[in-house]
Amino acid sequence: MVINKQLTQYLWHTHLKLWIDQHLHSGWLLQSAPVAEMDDRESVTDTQKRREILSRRPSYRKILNELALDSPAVPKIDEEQTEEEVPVSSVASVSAPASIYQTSSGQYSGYIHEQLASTQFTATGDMPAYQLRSPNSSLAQNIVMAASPGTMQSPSSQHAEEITRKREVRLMKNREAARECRRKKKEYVKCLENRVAVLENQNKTLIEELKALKDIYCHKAE
DNA sequence: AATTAAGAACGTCAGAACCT
DNA sequence: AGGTTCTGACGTTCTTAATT
Repeated sequence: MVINKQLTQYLWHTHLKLWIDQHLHSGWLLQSAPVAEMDDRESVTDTQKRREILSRRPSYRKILNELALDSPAVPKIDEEQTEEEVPVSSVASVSAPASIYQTSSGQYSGYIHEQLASTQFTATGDMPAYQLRSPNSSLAQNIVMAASPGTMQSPSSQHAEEITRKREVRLMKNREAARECRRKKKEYVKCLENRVAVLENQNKTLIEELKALKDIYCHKAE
């Protein structure tokens, strides 16, 4: 089982490297590098140009799914993956970050829940009420619509209400999507870090091997 | 204890990527 | 082609560790 896990990790890292190499040649990894060097004087057009460059970047979902296609051992991104299930290098020690919702003291931070609580919409007058239940519940479960059925409304106010409701749903979906996107990004970065750790370890081993062979060769030559 | 700076996580917007 | 999803950018809020 341990060997199988290591093999899986190795395949994962190998495919990741192949993908990185491929995209390094195609350009976007290098092109996105100057972004960090921006300063405050940057104009709007610069921002637009930067967006154009960055937009060539494929999604994390696509990257990881492409890898999964090449190697069935690599989990597809659609399959829910917990923090613990993310492949961690067995050779190098890469510290796994604490859970997002956990503080360093080990206590769950109230920050997230307070924010979610503040997102609740109370039913005022004719307005429908939307309520967020829990951070992990599905969207359908998140939305509790409590429109007051008995009230008579003009078509224009109904229309305005519909627009507002659609906007709230869209914002809620996007909020969830952003959260998920950040999670995937963290996962992706972790994979890259693991890859670095594995390569560093391989490099170290090869250097030692070379040194040993040199020693043998020198002794024979004497 | 109060202040501050750095870092993490968030929500929203805009636009690219993807799907049907 | 139009609708949906994903993600970079931006600004805000919160946490934490260091400093006063």
